[in-house]
Formats: sequence, C-alpha cells, structure tokens
Amino acid sequence: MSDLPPIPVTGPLIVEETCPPRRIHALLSTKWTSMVLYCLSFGALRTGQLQRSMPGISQKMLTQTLRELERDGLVARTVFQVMPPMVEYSLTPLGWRFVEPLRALYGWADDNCDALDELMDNRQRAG
Amino acid sequence: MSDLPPIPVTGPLIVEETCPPRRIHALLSTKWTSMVLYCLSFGALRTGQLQRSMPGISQKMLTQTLRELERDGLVARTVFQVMPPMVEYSLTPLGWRFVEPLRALYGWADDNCDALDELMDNRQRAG
DNA sequence: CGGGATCCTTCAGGATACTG
DNA sequence: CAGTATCCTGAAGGATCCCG
Repeated sequence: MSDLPPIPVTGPLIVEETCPPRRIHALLSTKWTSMVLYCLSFGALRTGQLQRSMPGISQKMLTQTLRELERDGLVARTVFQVMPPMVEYSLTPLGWRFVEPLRALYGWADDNCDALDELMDNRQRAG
Repeated sequence: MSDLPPIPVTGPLIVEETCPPRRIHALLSTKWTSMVLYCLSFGALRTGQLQRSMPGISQKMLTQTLRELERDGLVARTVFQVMPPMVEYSLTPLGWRFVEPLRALYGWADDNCDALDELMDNRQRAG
C-alpha cells in the first residue's frame, strides 16, 4: 500500500504489442486460465474437484482450458489406470512460476475489497 | 522469486462467482482496461497520446474503455476549452489504488520474459 | 468419471464514415 | 483533435449428447 507516485518519463510510454505486459495480459485475460492455475496452486486436483472449485465453469471450458495449459507446459496431467477413470492435474515447475504474480494479484483483491466495492458502487450510480 | 510451496487446505478451495479474485479478473480481463490504467500511471495523457501509447487500439475502443473507467471512478476526464479540442485523462485516487497490483503484475512479466518465452516455445512445439 | 464432438448464441471489439 | 454512430464478424464460451 505504498504511495506509487507518477514516474516521470522523458518520452511517451509505448506499450508494444509484444511487450511482456501485453503477453501476460493475453494469457490471463481468458475467462478461466488464471482461476485454474490459482486453484491448482493449492494442490493437485481431479477434474470433478476442479470443476466444483470454480462454480459456473462448464465441463467443456474446463477441459479446453486444461488442454491449453497442458500444451503451454503449465499444467501436468496424470492418468490413473483405474475404473472408473481418475485423472489428476497439477502445476509444472513452469506453471509454479506464474503462481507468484497471480497470488499477488488475488491477494491484493482480498485485502482491498473496499476498493472493488467502491468501484461497483460508482458503476451502479452511473446506471 | 520465492518457493511458494503448496498451501495445505482442509477442505477444497472454492472460488465463488463474487469473490475478490473473480471480481478483479472480470475488471482486468477486458482487452484494454488494464493497459489504459497502466499507461496513465506514468502520467496524465491526452487522447491522442494515449492511443499512440497502445499500438493496435482503435479509436472506438479507446473512447469506450475511457468512458467505462470514468463511470467506475478510476479515471478523471479534464476538458480544456480551446481550439482545437484538448482533453486530458488522469487517474483518480481510487484508480491509483489499482495501479499497485498492476505494476506488480507487469513488473513480474518484465522480469520473467524467459518464462513467457518458454511458454510460447511449448505452444509452438505443440502446433 | 473424464472427455470428445456439435451446435448455437452472444458480444467484444474492429472498420468506417461523419460531426464540431 | 476528440468523439459519436453504424455496421459487421470472429471467436469465446455455453448447452447438449454421446462414448469408454
């Protein structure tokens, strides 16, 4: 909760299409990616558990998100050869690296509900 | 870059629809909102400057995003009665509060390009 | 239980043209 | 320069059904 004074810049700041901020935003702006990573940061989870952890996610979007995270090397998929089927998802070392900024962001949100409330109040009042 | 060991939980973690993490995600998941806030955190900017700061943004989306941020009370709009028109956008005190987690996130991205690169490499290899 | 395949809806967001 | 108004489409994402 520091003061964060404006940083004086000599020239205008340019946020290029491929700069790190834009890239991390592209990754996290999809609806469920960050939530899945966040949930898995509390421990490996089975598909059903994961779905129940995120009320509102459809079965299709859950699988799709997991497939993408798997492809990106952030999540590992472990299949247990039993009946009925049992699959477990966990973070890879690379995946763990992305947890740090996520926890920071969501931790901030938890600690600053009042800011979020204020925002919603303003939105209400405006229509 | 700490270790971030998994946090043991007694019951399953549930990320409710209205919990702070989901709310901050909803705000930042729109395409330009976070970038506008980020840019304005380096100083007040005029419309044209702002547009040039974010290559790729259309004039329509810029205005739309600014209107929403204004409505939410995160951005202030100052009109100077001159010809040609001159309008300046800046962060409100509430807006400044959201800059902290944003700078943290984007700062992390800047410091961890290699993680982002690794992710993209994995994605390429997978097709 | 996990998940593939389809179909369908929505709407974010881009392109364009016009006003003051 | 700043902003509004249309038009339009691509793609995200939800519902559903079926399979091992």
